[in-house]
Amino acid sequence: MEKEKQTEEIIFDAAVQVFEEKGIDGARMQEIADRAGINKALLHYYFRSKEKLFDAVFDKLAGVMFKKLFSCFDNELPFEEKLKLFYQEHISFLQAHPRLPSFLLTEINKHPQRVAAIFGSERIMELRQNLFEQMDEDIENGALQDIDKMQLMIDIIALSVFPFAARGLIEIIFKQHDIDFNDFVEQRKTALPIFVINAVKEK
Amino acid sequence: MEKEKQTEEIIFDAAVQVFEEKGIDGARMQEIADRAGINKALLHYYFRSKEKLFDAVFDKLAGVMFKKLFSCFDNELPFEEKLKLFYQEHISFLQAHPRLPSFLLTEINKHPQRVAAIFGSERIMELRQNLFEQMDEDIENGALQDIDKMQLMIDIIALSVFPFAARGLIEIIFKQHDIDFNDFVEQRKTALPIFVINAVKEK
DNA sequence: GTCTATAGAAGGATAGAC
DNA sequence: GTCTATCCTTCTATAGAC
Repeated sequence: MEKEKQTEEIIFDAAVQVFEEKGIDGARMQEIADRAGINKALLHYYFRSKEKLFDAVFDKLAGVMFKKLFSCFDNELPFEEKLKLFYQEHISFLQAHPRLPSFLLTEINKHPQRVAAIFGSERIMELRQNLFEQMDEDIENGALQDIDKMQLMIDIIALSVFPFAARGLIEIIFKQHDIDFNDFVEQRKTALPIFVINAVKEK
Repeated sequence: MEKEKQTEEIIFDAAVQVFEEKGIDGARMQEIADRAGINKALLHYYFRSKEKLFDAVFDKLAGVMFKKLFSCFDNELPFEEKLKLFYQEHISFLQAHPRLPSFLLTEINKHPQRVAAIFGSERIMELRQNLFEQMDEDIENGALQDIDKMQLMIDIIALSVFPFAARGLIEIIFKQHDIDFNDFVEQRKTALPIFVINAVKEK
């Protein structure tokens, strides 16, 4: 029914908020119900248990995050341009979903098999392979030093994701220096591609 | 008494393990008691409540982490040497305390005031100021580009800490590529200083 | 200081009316 | 499909014996 779909979505969205903020252990079904404007019984009617509701939320968010991560790299631009586009798009994405990194990094241990499934999916495997092949080309044509591709991939992602994963901490430090978090990450959209390119381009 | 001190330490160490692994919400007093080889009542005898026990653990671990972080930079070496020493020492520290980053990043939101106190402490303020002054010198004497010092500080830390914060996720990906996490971070001790220096040194 | 036993509260889940 | 009322388990915390 129309009504059914709507309620389910409202509940799901409320659950996303609460789980992102509190994690599965800290989240309360009562709070999710309150935020959705319904009662606890209805949560169970739609999702059966807290565990299953969490699973649904986790799968959705993990899928969104990882697809975005790799698709930002999915183009035929030369390495330097690819990097510029990546940080632009990826940091914009993180600005729109600032709690996603710490949520996923915290809860991922409870779902190793689910995450493995995502990374083993056709689409993600393909994107990752594309990325690595393009790096190989860039190494061959001399745009890139002959460095460890996995190390570089982690370096690149660390630089965009870490500030969001550590946001709570960073904001405390920034307050003491009168720095605004949003300004800070906004700057990184253009600063990081330069940083990384200097680090790895062939001299 | 001798006995008293000993028991308190045993409980504390057990609490460190369980809180690091499960977080405050996921941790159970029963599990801490079991791991300490005593019963629940004794936990409350020594620490009064779960909350207070957690506070003690959190303060200790946060102190250890942040003091180590800044003290690794506390020397008069030129920038390049400082970086080499930092990554060597800091990654070794993280290898010895692999769960620390994700524990702190997750729980930090529940203790903003406590964390602010640590970062406002004399010792930490002093270490941080030293670090920034040394960066200024390196910029003046031309060893370093004239870049944003806060940005650079976050870049440097992101590169060492992120792999540990994201360890659960990274190990899943590495399994698909037959890469060993420990080998991976070991390599970073020497690779990261080069990476960062290339990124920021004056041409 | 350490234990057993239990109180008391919280939270996930379900029954049953509408 | 949605609500109220309530069950039942789990967990923190304490009382009281040794």
